[in-house]
Amino acid sequence: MPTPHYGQPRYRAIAAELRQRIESGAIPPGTLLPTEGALTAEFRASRGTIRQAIAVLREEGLASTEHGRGTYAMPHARLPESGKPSDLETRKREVAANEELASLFGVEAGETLIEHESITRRDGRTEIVVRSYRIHQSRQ
Amino acid sequence: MPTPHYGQPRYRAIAAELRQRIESGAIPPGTLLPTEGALTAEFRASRGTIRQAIAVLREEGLASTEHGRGTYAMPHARLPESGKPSDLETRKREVAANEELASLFGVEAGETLIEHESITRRDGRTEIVVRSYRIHQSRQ
DNA sequence: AGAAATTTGTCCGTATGTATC
DNA sequence: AGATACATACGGACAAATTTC
Repeated sequence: MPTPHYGQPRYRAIAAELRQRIESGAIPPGTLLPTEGALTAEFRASRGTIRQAIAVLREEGLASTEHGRGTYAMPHARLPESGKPSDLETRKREVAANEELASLFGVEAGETLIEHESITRRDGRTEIVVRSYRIHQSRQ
Repeated sequence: MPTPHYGQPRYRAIAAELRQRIESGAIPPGTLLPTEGALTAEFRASRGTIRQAIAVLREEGLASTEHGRGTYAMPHARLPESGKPSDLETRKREVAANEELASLFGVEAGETLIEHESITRRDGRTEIVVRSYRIHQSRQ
């Protein structure tokens, strides 16, 4: 097969498709992407090209790969969402920093942190729980 | 040639050598690195491996590549640059489920969970800590 | 505990496209 | 236009980590 990459190269097109699946919630944070072999079959691309596409997502922070295990979708900055994936539940609350978190943020233990939690359920079972922590006030 | 990468993989060893040349001044900032072809000959490695090595340097900010031109050595500012490069640190560990998590997953408290943690730092400060939890056993 | 299967990591060689000199 | 240099893509082989049986 020749190698015509007019406009967008193949690996970027594939990366765009996978990015869309992650950001749309089709592949929830914490779950595994299809294997390189599966993607090779689906997109009819070589493994090298698939790996290049996944590398793009890794650099964007949208995916994380583990040797022998697979590639996980990572929690992404969620924009204001009105329509939700039916099996995703989120909430926000304030928590007091324990020693470990306080040390990470460089604050006193007991300081208030903002916790965001998202719970993904599949077939009625809890599949993944994601929690993020930020400093309360922060200037950003 | 087979593919024995005991200890350090080939591309990382090559990256280390090139990094040393840049930081030592052997390849001054602003000048071009040897071409991929030349490096292929020098290190007796395939072009793909050479490109992998250069990619490492690019991610470190030590090199910058231009299509059709070559790869430039960049001034190595080792000091914390303001802003952009947010640093991401990740780890995985096994934790015992507390009451709350156990209840979410429908297991006994004390059950083993897999925790993924990623810490984003910007300007030397911890910006956000994300933790995901899932059951230890088999996957979806 | 150990073997087999699965999945990602590394490396090679080759061919062709695209940008720069 | 021609030469040079990086970009993209394919296919194959073996290594290493993880999971499954």
